[in-house]
Amino acid sequence: MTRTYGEGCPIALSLDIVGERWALLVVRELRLGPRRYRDLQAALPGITPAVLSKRLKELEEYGVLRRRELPPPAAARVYELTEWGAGLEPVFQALARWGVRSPVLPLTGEVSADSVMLGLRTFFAEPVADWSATYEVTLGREVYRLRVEAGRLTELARGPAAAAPDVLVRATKAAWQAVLDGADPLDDAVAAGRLSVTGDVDSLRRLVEAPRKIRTRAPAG
Amino acid sequence: MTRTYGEGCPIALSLDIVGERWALLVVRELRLGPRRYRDLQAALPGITPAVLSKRLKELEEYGVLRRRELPPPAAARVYELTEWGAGLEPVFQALARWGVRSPVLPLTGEVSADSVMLGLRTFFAEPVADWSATYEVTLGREVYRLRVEAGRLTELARGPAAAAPDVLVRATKAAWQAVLDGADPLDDAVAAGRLSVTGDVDSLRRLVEAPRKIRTRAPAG
DNA sequence: CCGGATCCTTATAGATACTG
DNA sequence: CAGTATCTATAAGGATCCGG
Repeated sequence: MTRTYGEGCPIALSLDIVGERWALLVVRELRLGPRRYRDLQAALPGITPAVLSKRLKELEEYGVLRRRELPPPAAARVYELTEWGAGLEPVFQALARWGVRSPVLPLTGEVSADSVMLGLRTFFAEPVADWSATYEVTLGREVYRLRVEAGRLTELARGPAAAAPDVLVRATKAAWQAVLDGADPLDDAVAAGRLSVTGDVDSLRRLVEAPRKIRTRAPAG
Repeated sequence: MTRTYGEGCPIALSLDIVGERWALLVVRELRLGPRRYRDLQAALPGITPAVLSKRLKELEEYGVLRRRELPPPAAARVYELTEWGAGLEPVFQALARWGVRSPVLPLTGEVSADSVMLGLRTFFAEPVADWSATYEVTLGREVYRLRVEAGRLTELARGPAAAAPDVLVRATKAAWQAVLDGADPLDDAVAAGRLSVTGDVDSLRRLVEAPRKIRTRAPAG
């Protein structure tokens, strides 16, 4: 931390730690679990290896993430958030909820599969209706498992569901995103085969409609 | 926005807008109301005029703040948050609550009077005990008014209380901060004259003790 | 004075190539 | 695979100056 705000304000302190370019996006990529160097590079289009290395080193020093060597046969080096680093979750939620209401800038560009799924957690924070179900969502090669209990999202993780889920979805990332955004009605997407659904479609409907109400846009000015 | 992340993720979008150096601290200084260029410069030690001008221009373009000319006799140019810009409040709360738990970096340096008072709002978000009172706090030349209703902080603004408040406090910024941090017990500070209190000391005690419980530190690692 | 703009220097990020 | 090394482009830091 050569360039520092050096204030006694906790906000300035946070920005000294995660306020540098790319830092918060590196952390974002670790929200759903450990990642390898090249996964991070792939998920952060435009970051250069030198900057990624530097950020990983700094964030490790500050205690936001740690480096861990997986034992053989995996034998990979991964980065994962510390407990304190995982505490940035409310910051991500707040930033996402604010950014989505931007009156001037559009929301265009690529989104990682992780981010699409995390959008669900961000905009579906409060219980909406009382239902419970387990889900497994496959987007390309990425698989996620979800659990809703009493209308509350209690689990969102990478990897397949442990037991047979109530609903099994397979789609492209774009198709899934279109349904979540409300651009593509669920029934249309299923009928046209853009979403392949096995199990209880009503539970899926509840899931994709849950986050909808938050996503409104602020007036300009 | 020359350097942009250009992602479809709302977090990346937010960072394109307020992620540049100094941007969020400029916004922070406007949380309690309009400020002049000069005030911002004074509140942001280390910022250069060129950078401040650039940030103000960008933040105005994005719709985070607006420039306004006060009519005579004030005849000053001030910057104030738009409604959307004020929507960054949850981001500040999340950052402050996270930063204060930093396991490695200490919290040292100067803090503006605004920030000290806003810390009260950040760490006293939920009702703690059931009481109501009005306050007027004078720190050096800065005066603030506060209102607690049913154990909830419902008003925090610059300027004196409209009607006679239940409690009137006068202190230096440092002395007030020491009491809020718990480093200086309220009774000691009052007895020694570091805090000059007029009115109901018990209501003041409730106020300064309300935010205490949040401020714990996370374990390192 | 206030509200900046200008000029020069230094630090950080982007681009590309390369190595243990 | 997981980074370094090198070079260039940009942005921030520091000081000074200018117009209303």
